[in-house]
Amino acid sequence: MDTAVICPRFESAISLLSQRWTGLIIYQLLAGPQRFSHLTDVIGISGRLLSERLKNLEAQGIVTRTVYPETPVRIEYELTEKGFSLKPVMDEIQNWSQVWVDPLETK
Amino acid sequence: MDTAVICPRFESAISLLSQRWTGLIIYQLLAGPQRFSHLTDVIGISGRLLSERLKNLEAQGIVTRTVYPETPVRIEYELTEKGFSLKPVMDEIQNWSQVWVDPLETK
DNA sequence: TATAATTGGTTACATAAAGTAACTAAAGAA
DNA sequence: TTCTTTAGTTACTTTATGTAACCAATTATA
Repeated sequence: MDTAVICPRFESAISLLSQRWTGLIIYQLLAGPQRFSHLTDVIGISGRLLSERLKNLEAQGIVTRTVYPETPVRIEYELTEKGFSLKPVMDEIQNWSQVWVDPLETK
Repeated sequence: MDTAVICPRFESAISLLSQRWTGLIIYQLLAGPQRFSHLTDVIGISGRLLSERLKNLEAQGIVTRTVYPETPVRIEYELTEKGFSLKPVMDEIQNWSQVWVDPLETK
């Protein structure tokens, strides 16, 4: 009769980061607004999945999408305050990786 | 001709956390050594996946497995120093979740 | 007037990962 | 001998991801 459970908010947050690519997208957007094709190039994600992930992040209020009707069209993705406030999380992952990830094993 | 890339160590670290269940397992083990069946109960993961994840975490030096030949057998999983040093990451995820995750949407 | 070029996607299909539930090994207890 | 308990494994289904070709909008070019 053990009723111990994991905090639902924590679970929700970690399920966000547990989705493949999502962490990398947020990390990359910490550097500032970027367009779709730049994200595919830098992250190495396919258009199909990037599109899906960005829609998701937008729906969760983590990213905004802005259309600039130039030629050719320019669309920029940018973190919201909610998204940007994940920076401390990313910083700690960065710190840990510098100490514990063996660069020879990053294949 | 843009050679910008994401730090390979960061990428390696986030790919660890991007694997489903891995973050929750580490978070749960921060509370101390725990046995297999307790982890399945608390986390809500199947034996198949828990087994796979724990083998993986052991291979990466994040978790240790200790057999106590009692009756019935008791096997405990515990974080190594490398694993425990992910605590600041988990703490920041926790912080973020308290501020930004709407408890009504944690379904 | 076609034709091409560029961005930001979508579609269709193959492969890999995760979910589910039944099953097994070991070892002492009844 | 049969039962219980823990810690898994196996076989099978469903979901997620990878890959590559395709499309719409818009302006420049032949």
